[in-house]
Amino acid sequence: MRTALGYALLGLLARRPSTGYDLTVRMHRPIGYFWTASHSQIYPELARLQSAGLVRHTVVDGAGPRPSKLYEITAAGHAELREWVTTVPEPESVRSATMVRTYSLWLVEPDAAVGLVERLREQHTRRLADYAEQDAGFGSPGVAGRPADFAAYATLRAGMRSEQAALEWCDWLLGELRGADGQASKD
Amino acid sequence: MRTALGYALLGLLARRPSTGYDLTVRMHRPIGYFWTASHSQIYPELARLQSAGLVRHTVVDGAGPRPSKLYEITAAGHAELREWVTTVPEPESVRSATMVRTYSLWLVEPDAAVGLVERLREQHTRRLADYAEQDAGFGSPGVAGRPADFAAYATLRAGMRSEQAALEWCDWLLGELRGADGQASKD
DNA sequence: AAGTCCATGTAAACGGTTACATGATTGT
DNA sequence: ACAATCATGTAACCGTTTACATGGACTT
Repeated sequence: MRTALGYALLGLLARRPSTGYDLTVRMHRPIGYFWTASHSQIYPELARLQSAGLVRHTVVDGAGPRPSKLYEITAAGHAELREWVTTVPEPESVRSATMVRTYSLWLVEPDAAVGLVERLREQHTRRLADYAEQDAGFGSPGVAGRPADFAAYATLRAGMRSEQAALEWCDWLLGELRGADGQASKD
Repeated sequence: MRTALGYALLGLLARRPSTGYDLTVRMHRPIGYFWTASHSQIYPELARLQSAGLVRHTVVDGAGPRPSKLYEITAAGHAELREWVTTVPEPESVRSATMVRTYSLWLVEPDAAVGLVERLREQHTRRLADYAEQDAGFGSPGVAGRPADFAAYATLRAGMRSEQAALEWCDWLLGELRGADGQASKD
């Protein structure tokens, strides 16, 4: 078993062959909206995948100055990716600095707390709008559509659900805080 | 500005003084359900916080063999924590290996995909039940209750919302996959 | 006798981010 | 001239995880 990054790259290459640069572009916007990586991580990982026989490359004369390497997934790569995909993962530990903030939110004035949550709400609204836009572009492919498209769509759905949940939480918390604020200013 | 771990520790010490060991226990179950750390990270961080004047310790004769250090937050620590809490954070980048899996889910048979999502669903159900139990123990303190309790309760609410969202997503995906499975087996 | 709890630390390895390094082509 | 795009790599740093290290008191 290797790292999530390795499987993310295999997942991209399973859709179509790419250069390291192309993979960098594709992974800068999160793959499936839930993983990012930059080129300094991608190039060494491609080398590792290759020495494990999961990808291979052919040198092509691209638009760049140096010859570029077009990577494609091998049969072994396909097999290992397929196997990993259905192994049941350990429950993921969620990390959120925002929740660390929330845990200490009682230390500040309700007004300041409201200000913070309002801005968090804006962030989630913006991201949800961004997702909704891509959703519209997708045209909601059912499982009937191209399988790879449906899989990407499923991750988009997950992103939208989680942003909606975050928005609902912001609204709930704002209601609680504003109630307290109102009471406090009447005291 | 320091790391989230530093603020997490300050957030715990703002509630009550603790030894490093006690903080390790408190942070093994995630603080606010959204951050964990182990002792090997906590002891050095406490030393760093102390050299920055944000915490101080008194040596006490505890139950252990070696003298233990009881840490408490300083006025400066309180001030820095309060300031950090309301600084608006950069939008957090979400990382989820499960979504990397989902992105490549089209490579496996619908049956295998269903099996995976069913087990994911179980994990989320279990975690939600765990949260619900703690929710019952909390007795849902409004903002009227003790402020520190309300803040912890707010993070619990966020955890419950996000688990509910994950469950809904699992159910949606199972519906889609089972529909396709049924079609496929009729082909 | 063995295991758990209290209690504190260090060291090695690993993954991710940021910065350093190079350079040709195309468009403003 | 200047910036952006294509194109590949290395190095330094930082946070997290896992393992190493020690050892007294109490319970089974």
